[in-house]
Amino acid sequence: MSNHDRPALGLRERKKARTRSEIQRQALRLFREQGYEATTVGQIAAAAEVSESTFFRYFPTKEAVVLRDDLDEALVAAFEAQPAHLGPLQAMRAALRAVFDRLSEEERREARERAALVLSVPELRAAGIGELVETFQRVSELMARRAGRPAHDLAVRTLAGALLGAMLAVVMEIVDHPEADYVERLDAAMAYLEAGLPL
Amino acid sequence: MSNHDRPALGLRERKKARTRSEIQRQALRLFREQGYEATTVGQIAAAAEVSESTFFRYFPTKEAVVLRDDLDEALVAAFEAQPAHLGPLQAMRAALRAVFDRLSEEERREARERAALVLSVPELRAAGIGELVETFQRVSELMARRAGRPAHDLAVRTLAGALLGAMLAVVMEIVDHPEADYVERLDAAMAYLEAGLPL
DNA sequence: ACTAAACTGATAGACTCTATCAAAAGATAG
DNA sequence: CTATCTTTTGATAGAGTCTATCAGTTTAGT
Repeated sequence: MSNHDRPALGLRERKKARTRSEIQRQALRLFREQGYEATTVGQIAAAAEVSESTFFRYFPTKEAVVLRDDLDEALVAAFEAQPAHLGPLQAMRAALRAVFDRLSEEERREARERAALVLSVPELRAAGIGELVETFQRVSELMARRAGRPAHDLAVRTLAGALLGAMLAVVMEIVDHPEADYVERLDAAMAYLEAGLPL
Repeated sequence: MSNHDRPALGLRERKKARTRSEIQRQALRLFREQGYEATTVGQIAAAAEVSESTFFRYFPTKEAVVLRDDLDEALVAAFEAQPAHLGPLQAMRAALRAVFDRLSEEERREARERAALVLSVPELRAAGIGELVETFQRVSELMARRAGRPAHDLAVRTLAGALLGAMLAVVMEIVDHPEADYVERLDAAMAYLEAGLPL
């Protein structure tokens, strides 16, 4: 999404990237204007000037056109890059800060808009949370390794689950208060976890 | 599900209950034998000897025939019934114990089987977690009231999220270790939360 | 029994998604 | 620039979930 990397893509690759982003752009616009389920894949395809088949070549499902993002991937990478002396929670806190600090203002705005859309449409919410849970599985393993415990350890899983829940809470918070600062809220939630959940 | 309540249902009500449970029974059997997506609604309807239309009158979606249960409802009720002097976490712990202790051996077995099915089918997993999140919203409000804080308080939401994550962890644990004791695991996870998530 | 209400099955249709195949466009070599 | 090879595309057909409607049947209330 940023503009630092252009390793001389061929015409074919560039066209693909443009098509993908055009489909996504038109889809989000239509969703915003007409609502998610009132918009058909056919309409999206027509707006992006491709055939319906092509839509499904770029996005496996209608949901994916909203859900697709690279943040999970980036988060896992950032977590692994943290220095070994940090505990699982501290490492995750640092990783989250690293990932979100890297986003441009524009990217944050779009991420927020998508989050709001996902949370407001039941169908999308289910699928979106589902993706979050898959990330949770991976994070759970990474945390276990860092804590020197087996991957199936109940304590580790509970901790990973708590972390997941905290992130979900922040997402909901952000949707309610769009003007609030991302990173600060996320950090506050993590601090609350580290403090041992004082009620 | 239990057999204590029979307030003289009319013939119509009894027939409806029987049809609903027959559809569900046949559906779960077919899912077990052929897999979830290999089974069509038409097959389920035929096995239960009803029309396809009737299937959709009883269950709004194919997913619902697996996901439907009354545990969330019971949990919310049990939480509210806890004595006021308990903190949010303790109250939830007690509520969980109350709900699960009440289940018969048979009911626990079936709940476990369904959990395994839900977690193993991506489509169901997403929808299942989605339901869990809706419960989370309600629990979040109840916890806020009990803690004397506003419903949108970040700490409360984070706590509720952590709780949700812990429950998810236990569900996964149970699927991996079917022989393990439900209530004991759940209680252990809650204790871990109360202890402040020592890593 | 009689009427009103609830329930059912049949049919038609919209929409998401899969599979296949021939046409179009881009890449590569002479 | 042309010929060839590969990738991408659009068109068509089809399966499967789910909605809407409508006539026919079963149950409830009096």
